[in-house]
Amino acid sequence: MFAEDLPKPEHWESRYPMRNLPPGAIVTRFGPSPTGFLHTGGVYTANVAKNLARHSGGVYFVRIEDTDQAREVAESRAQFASAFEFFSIQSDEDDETGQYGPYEQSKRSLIYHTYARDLLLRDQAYLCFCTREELTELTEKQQAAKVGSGYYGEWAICRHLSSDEVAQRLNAGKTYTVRFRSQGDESRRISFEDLIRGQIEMPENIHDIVLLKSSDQDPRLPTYHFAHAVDDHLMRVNVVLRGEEWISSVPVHLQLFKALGFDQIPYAHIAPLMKMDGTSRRKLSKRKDSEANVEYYISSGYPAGAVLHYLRGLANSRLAEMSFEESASAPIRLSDCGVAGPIFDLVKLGSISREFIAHLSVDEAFDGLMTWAQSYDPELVEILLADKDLTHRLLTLEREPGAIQRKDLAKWDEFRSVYGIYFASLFTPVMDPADPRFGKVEAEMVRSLARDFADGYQHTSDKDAWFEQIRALAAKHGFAPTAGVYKKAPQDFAGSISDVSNVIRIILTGLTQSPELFRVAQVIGREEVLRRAGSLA
RNA sequence: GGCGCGUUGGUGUAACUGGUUAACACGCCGCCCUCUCAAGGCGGAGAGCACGGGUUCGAGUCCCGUACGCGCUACCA
Repeated sequence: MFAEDLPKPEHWESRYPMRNLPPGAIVTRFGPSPTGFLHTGGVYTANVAKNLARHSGGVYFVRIEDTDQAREVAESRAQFASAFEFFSIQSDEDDETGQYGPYEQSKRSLIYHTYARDLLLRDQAYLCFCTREELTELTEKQQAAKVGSGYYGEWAICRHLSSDEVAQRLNAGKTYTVRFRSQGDESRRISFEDLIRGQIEMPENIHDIVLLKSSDQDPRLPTYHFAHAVDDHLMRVNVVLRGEEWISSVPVHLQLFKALGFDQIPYAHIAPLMKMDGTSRRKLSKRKDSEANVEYYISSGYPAGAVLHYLRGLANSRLAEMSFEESASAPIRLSDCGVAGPIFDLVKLGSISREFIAHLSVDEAFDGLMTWAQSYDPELVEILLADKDLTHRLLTLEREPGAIQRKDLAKWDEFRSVYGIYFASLFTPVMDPADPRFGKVEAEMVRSLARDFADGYQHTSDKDAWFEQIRALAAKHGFAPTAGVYKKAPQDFAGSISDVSNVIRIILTGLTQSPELFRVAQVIGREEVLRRAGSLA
């Protein structure tokens, strides 16, 4: 049933000694299961876990929870690795550097077997030969009888098997699982203190849950519950941070710890990220919401720092009010975590991200953009490098002391649409004076404005002098010199100076909304200004 | 069905162990600035704390019930 040389519990106990850490140091773990992409909620929780360890002088590690061989997705591990790096939630320990590995549950089967055998020997567990069909049948019977479903008490057929009956089935080659023999009594209640929610009280568990899955699989793996008890104990975790969906299982876990002779580990059940759906809220869903997949942020180019800042603020609102630098180094407190799931809002993330990109230095912005583009827009890399000077200039302009922060870039994939106008190769000149973008200004007027603008064009770096040209242009064609003047007597003018500005704007940028024209001209340079104006003149 | 968790303006939160007209940020609206859009400055609307009881001199804050949402009730995690 088990390997001849299967170690005893004492072996593992001494192999994984208590960690030598300063008092108060917190050891946390993040346990993603490789059944698909990494969930945003995972990054959220892992971030809190790592923060707790960091600020207490403790340890944070990642343990891959791959005990469900059937649902495993091959690419998961690779995606996890790159996502962990992107969001700075890499493990402090791994199979090479850590003393508490292996860090993948599928490689720890011997350890689980040790403890399963130990429970079996002490009659705290038993073999169950029920097939899936029999279990389904059992559930149906229980529903018909209107009693709680599950494998427990008198309904737990194999719990009451004699040793002869067990031997007989074993000899017949029947497959089996190892089940926990629950000593629970439904009428008794247990209570525990959750680090986030305080005291929680619940009835004892009576279910004989499965500890080790079916014997027809190799390696034979544990269920989450059993692995949690064994691993978190042996890996010397001292705060179990996990999603609130586990609260209901705490009675099972507490029983397991007791049966195994382990000390209880404090729990912190964190509320899941929610999504506003119409007027109601629901859990951020892998199936319905693209933003539930961390790949979304990476591929569209949100800076990790912005996403992490948002996530931190969701966990502890105190941090949301801080600057990026402050919040990045501030401790997250479990007691400050909300008990209701926070709404994850892309609009809010967008505004944080705009703020974040705007506050980046020129070099940081350039690096961030290039790093993203190398993976997701190689063509843009070429364009940026071909005109590195221009790229640098326009990133600088936005960040010069005294410059006005535009904050119109939330993620790098917006670069083309926001900054594309500055690159000759990305800009399509407007050729038709009757183009709808010119709005109510007549084609003839558009043409003469373009011509006159190009004719006397002075490429000065003095902002007022530069714009004076537009004023002169407006005056020459009968437009009001300021919007205010036009407002007072619209009948006296062909239009407002804003109409003239907009014509020039469209000629220079092709856009109806743009940064101020002076700046556009400065960035693209004299030649390009004339080239663009020339296409219509 | 059972068990558990939750519910403060549109959103996220705050309000020390119950004690003045429930605070802050974002969003929204308006004004100013202004060549457009942003940004920025100024001002404004918006919750009486899911609902109903109770305890108390006094309750988002304690107790009970109801509603609604969410989770668990798998050899998924």
